[in-house]
Amino acid sequence: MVAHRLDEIDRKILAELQADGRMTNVELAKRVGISAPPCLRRVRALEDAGLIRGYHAEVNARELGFEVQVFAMVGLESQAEVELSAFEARCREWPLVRECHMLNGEVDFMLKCVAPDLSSFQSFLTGQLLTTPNVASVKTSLVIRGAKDEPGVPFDVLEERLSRTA
Amino acid sequence: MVAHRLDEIDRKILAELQADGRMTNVELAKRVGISAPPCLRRVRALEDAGLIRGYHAEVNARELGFEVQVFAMVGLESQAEVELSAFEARCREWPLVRECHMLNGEVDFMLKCVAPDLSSFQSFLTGQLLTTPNVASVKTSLVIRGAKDEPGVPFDVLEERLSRTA
DNA sequence: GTCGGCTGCGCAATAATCTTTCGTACATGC
DNA sequence: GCATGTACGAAAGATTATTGCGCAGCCGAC
Repeated sequence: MVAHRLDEIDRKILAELQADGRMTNVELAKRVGISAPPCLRRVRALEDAGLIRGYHAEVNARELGFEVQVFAMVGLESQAEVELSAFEARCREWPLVRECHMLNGEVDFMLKCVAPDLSSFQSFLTGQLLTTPNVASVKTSLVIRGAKDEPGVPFDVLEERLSRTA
Repeated sequence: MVAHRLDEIDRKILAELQADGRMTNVELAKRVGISAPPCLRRVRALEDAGLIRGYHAEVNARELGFEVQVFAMVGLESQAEVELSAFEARCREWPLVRECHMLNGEVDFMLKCVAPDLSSFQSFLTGQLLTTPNVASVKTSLVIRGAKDEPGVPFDVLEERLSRTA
């Protein structure tokens, strides 16, 4: 990890932009305690270094008509690398699958899916996921309600960790 | 859902801002085919309506020193509402827990966690999660690699769906 | 029909921000 | 001591955000 090459200002920038990605550069500069030009240079550098992958609006899926969220745990027949990659490629094609993570343990993949309603998801499940070659088992769990949803990184933990190292 | 009250321009705006949350308003206006002022008014309206919840920079967790990502499936002793809320509140306190979803089925909660390394996660697991009152069982799965990670909503599905309804 | 009233667009102007340029300060190494 | 590299901050011009205003289209009411 390259976190050591970042000073406190860089980490503050990342934390602020993670919390509010549309913050103006002048506001950001004010918050991290430097003037606008070097602040913008740092942001560009963080983007170029790949530490900032992009910026996204967080939309209200439920209000937009995606009322169903499902975790699907998928087991494959063969775990050969070719098969794993093939399944991942499929997941990237399916719009209802928003996340696909390869896991250790008995389950091979964890999928997070969204759908307009249960029947839409069912038809995806039976018509697409379950009919995919090499898929051995799928266990699904409906999300009843969400209690916390903050993708990203806890910068306070990072700060604490670095201060201990230093 | 209020998606019906949105016209095609609004949905395009949402799709564009989900893909690039820092797009300038003039660029956004150009892409959706209207001039800047009404475009900005629409964005503000979408924000006020809660359809846009916020904007966030997507950071590279691994490069920042969070090399471990874990799904934890938690079962509780009691599923009384008080207990469920209490557990959710705990999850909101724990910085390593980034997501907490209540599920149907045998598992009560699905947690997505990050940690700097395995031992950090282990100490969280044994020192915090497993010692929490009312926690009956925790099954964890390490993320080996990520194949897709696009939180949000597939707007192409939404469009298709609305065109069928209309 | 046509007369308000409503909604939403676009133009124009101003305010704010972004972005580049340039000069300076500080630390490092020779 | 002095060159060198790095990063800051002030200033200025370009771009963008934001507001105010006039206009067109689209209903209901009469």
